[in-house]
Amino acid sequence: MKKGDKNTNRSKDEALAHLLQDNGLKITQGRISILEVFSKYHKPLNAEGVSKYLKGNKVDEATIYRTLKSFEEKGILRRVDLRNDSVYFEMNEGHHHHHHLVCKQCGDIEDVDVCEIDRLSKMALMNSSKFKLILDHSLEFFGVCKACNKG
Amino acid sequence: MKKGDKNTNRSKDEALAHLLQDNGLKITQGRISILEVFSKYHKPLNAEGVSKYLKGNKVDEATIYRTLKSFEEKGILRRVDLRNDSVYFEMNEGHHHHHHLVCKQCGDIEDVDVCEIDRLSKMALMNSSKFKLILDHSLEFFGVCKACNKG
DNA sequence: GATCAGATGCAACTCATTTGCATCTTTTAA
DNA sequence: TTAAAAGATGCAAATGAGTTGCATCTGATC
Repeated sequence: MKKGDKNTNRSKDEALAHLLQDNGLKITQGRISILEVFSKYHKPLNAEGVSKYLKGNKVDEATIYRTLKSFEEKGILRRVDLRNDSVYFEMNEGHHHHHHLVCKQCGDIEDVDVCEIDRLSKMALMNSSKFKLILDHSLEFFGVCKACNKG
Repeated sequence: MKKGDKNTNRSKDEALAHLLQDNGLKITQGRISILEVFSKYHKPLNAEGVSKYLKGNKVDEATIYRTLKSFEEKGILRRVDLRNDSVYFEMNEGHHHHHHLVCKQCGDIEDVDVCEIDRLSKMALMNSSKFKLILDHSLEFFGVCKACNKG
């Protein structure tokens, strides 16, 4: 472990604790551990996956499910539709779909809302007879990765 | 029932029968009935929904599940991800590529045509290090329909 | 029409997710 | 600082969508 990791971890946990607090959830070791997993692995996980990565910090299955649900309700996690048979979640970091523009000279970074999803949303609304408000969307692509495509 | 409906229904069923035949599936009353449901209601349905609409033409639950699965495998139905707890399907009418608006409150679903998906797919591929082939995608919008938005 | 692969219904089963409940921990308010 | 209240947890039992084994039936093929 590198020098400073301890402090880094502590401040990370403090941030996670605040996240809970800000959402009116009690700060418990289990919740922190679950948030750490999502924060560490940066990928969609289902309850089983969370459990697997919790390793030493075991949390009861029922608690994991309850936690994922409450995190989703609070907007801490967002549900991801991957055509799987179980429900996956990932950290919901503010803007759902965004990329970055980085300045080569000064290093300044700008977030950009992806792919014209906003415009697509507007188009969808314009085409709709029943809706006038879109809160959210899901856009997932399905294909074959290069590794699998070698065969 | 309007004049001509009988013939219309017969020819419709014949078309559905052909659909089965072309996909190497035996033509059975149950399968025709299930296809009729999808063809009539034009909206994503899960096994329960299909069962409900089958009314007189009851088909065993297990058969419905098996049928939905085989229809998906053959490309007759396509799976739709609506953040529901069960799996929804709709007719996969090649030409008519569309997505959905889903009301988060009442669950009502509206089809929307939103094109430019091809371009988004290309963008996604360009941004990907692991993929060079996208076969499919899902794009669904979640909001509140006008009816629910009155409150 | 006989034969056979495939389709169906039924009942039993699986497995992800949920729930009831007693116990424990965090938060709160004194 | 501490006691009470509110909320979180673990465990075990329950739920419910979806699956499977099996005997029976039906559509396709000859």
